Amino acid sequence: MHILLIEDDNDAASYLIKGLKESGHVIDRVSDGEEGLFMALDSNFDILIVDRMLPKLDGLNLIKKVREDKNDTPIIILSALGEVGERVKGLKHGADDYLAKPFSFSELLARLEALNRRNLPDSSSSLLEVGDLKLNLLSRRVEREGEEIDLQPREFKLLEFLMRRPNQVVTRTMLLEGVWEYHFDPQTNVIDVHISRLRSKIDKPFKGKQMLFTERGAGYALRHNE
Amino acid sequence: MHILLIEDDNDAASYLIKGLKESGHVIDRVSDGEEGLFMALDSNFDILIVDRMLPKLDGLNLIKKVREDKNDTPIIILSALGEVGERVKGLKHGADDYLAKPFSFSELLARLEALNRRNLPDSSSSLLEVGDLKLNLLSRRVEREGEEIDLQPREFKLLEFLMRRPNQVVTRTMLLEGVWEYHFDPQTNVIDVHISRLRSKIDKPFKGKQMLFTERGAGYALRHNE
DNA sequence: AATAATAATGACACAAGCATCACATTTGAA
DNA sequence: TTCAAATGTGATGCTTGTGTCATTATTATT
Repeated sequence: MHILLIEDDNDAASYLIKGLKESGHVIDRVSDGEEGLFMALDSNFDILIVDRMLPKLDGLNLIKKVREDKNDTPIIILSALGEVGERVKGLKHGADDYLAKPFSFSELLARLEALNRRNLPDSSSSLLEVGDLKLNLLSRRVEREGEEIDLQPREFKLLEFLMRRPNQVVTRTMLLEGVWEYHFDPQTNVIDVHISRLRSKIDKPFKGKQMLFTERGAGYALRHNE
Repeated sequence: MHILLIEDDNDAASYLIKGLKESGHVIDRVSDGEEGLFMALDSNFDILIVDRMLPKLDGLNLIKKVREDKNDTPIIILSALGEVGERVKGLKHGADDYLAKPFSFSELLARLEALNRRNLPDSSSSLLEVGDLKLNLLSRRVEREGEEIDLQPREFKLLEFLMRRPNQVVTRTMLLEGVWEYHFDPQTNVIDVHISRLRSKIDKPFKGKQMLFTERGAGYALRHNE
């Protein structure tokens, strides 16, 4: 998932970023409300995590403004204030969930998943399926035709990215950003190499039905036609 | 944990019961509101899971009545109605959390844990089993293949944490929070060291079937597949 | 068919990530 | 206070994942 974290406290932010990255997400972080609003409206995030108290533009008002434009992006508020009144206020301003600090990481993750599942009806989120390929995000395991497949972390991320976009052509630039978090061209063939490795694991041993296709000049695509 | 489930739909109920039991909880279930109210007031449960729509006595009113007597027992409402208005209503009636169907199991578990942590810092079911590993929370004993294993307190906590999430990859951040109660990054290798020690006790002496796996770049996982 | 462009693959090296050891520090009981 | 047990720290060496590059294969264009 591509997450925007709007949090002014550096310690809290770096802690969250570390944990979210471990869980395989891509995070952008800004530290005040105005910048947050700008980013939220400018780019397309899967989810926003917003601190209640922020410099320049308060969390609740930020949400209200974001909602004028984007009604679909899930928003989670973080706050030290945990009382019912506060929670209700948050929800009324357009947040989708409210998390009182301190919270546990697995709690945050679960809510992220839940919210994301609601928006993208195609994925049950912790389990991705494309054709006879299955990828479980919780156990980090992949199988095809019931047989388990061992993937390296990067290969796993790559496959996850592709499986979230079945039958779509995914460009190299998209892969670099979404899988490698590079925002520039590394001028090497990293992608090609990893596609090759992935293919040797998910396609080669299962001859008869190729899934990972090359779109010459464009990128790659994971297909599963009937 | 000792949980009271008030849910009229048999399929949903048995699904929940199965999952909760696997996670080491003790469940009682009733299928209408009146019976639920009676049970809730009569016995001492750690938590109530209440369906929104119930025969005889509606979920919201049940909660209100329970709250007249028991202000401390955490309550989670389950409902097919996920809109903000509904959620607000639920919270206002005295629920502690609101979970819209469909939800993921890990989500429910995370919220149970979160709520329970808030109220009763340490009460839980008494026997966890994963594969041939058994961990008894009351006697604080651990055994594998019938052989008893001596663990230090921290190792015990660590193993408990892992056993509550079998086959899931548990990140370092989750471990720091759940086992050490650190909400920051200690910048040391505490976790690695303790995993190493734990492994030397629960895995090394039982060669042939490793259970505690390293997920490079992600964390660790306790597995017991065939 | 020839050639240029693009992609696939294999081998390797390096750094990141991890396991483990020995020691330091803390804790708690006597 | 003293001492032993438990936990945390930092140093070290090992493992393995990943990116690079060189080479080979494939495809498109003329």
